[in-house]
Amino acid sequence: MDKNFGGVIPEKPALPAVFRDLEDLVLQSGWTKGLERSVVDHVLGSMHERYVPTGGFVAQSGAPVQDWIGVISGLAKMSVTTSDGRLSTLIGAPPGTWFGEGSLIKSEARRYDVVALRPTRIALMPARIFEWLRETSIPFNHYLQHLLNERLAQFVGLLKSQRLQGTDERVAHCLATLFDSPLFQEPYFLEVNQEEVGLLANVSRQRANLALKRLEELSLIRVEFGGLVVLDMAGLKSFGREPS
DNA sequence: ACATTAAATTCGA
DNA sequence: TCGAATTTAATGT
Repeated sequence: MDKNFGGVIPEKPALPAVFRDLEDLVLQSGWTKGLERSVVDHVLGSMHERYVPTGGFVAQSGAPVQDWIGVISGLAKMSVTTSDGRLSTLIGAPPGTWFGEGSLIKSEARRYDVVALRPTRIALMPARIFEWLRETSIPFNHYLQHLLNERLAQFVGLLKSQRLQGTDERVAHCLATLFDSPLFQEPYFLEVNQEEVGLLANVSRQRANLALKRLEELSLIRVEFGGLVVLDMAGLKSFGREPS
């Protein structure tokens, strides 16, 4: 039974754009730029896809690394657990993220837990194919350099915001770095509850709530039940550092 | 920590 | 299969 509220339709937030399947992800990823179509097809043929339910492991710390991993849809978090404590720092992996190349290059065991925050589909590229691309493709190597550089910048930025900015700024910064993907067009909904935001930004849930409301005041986001809508990603990114 | 509200699930017809 | 009742999860203060 649907009701008509005088033509006023409650607006549904747009869902984030997400990759359709493995092939869609690969074809749209930066590293296929400059690769021969035949090479891409060969690589595609070697890859497979895996579904990970909420709370499931995408990758486990200590496990041998067999694949380079890309996120097709859903959302995962990478967490580093300290040897003794349960204190873990978190990094988000939205669709389009590729990770694990560090351990692949050094051929060591995984150093992070990667856990699905919601039902997630991942793409797996076997280590041998990854190696083969590194050995034979300059464009692929250029992409890896770009990726590593980006990640370094992300870490530096994170460290900076943790050290010399207030809580609201940290929360804004975390949201921006974790969920900034060129695929996402504002406004888009993020299914992340306030407790998780707190974990990501290293603040209590209560404080995260205050920070989110503040960001809502500024029309950068809209707070909803069980998540939030990003209205202005650029604003989130620059929040807390006006002067150049 | 507590009160409130949204959503999900169960239950009875 | 519908909707009211109950339980669970998330929010706001």
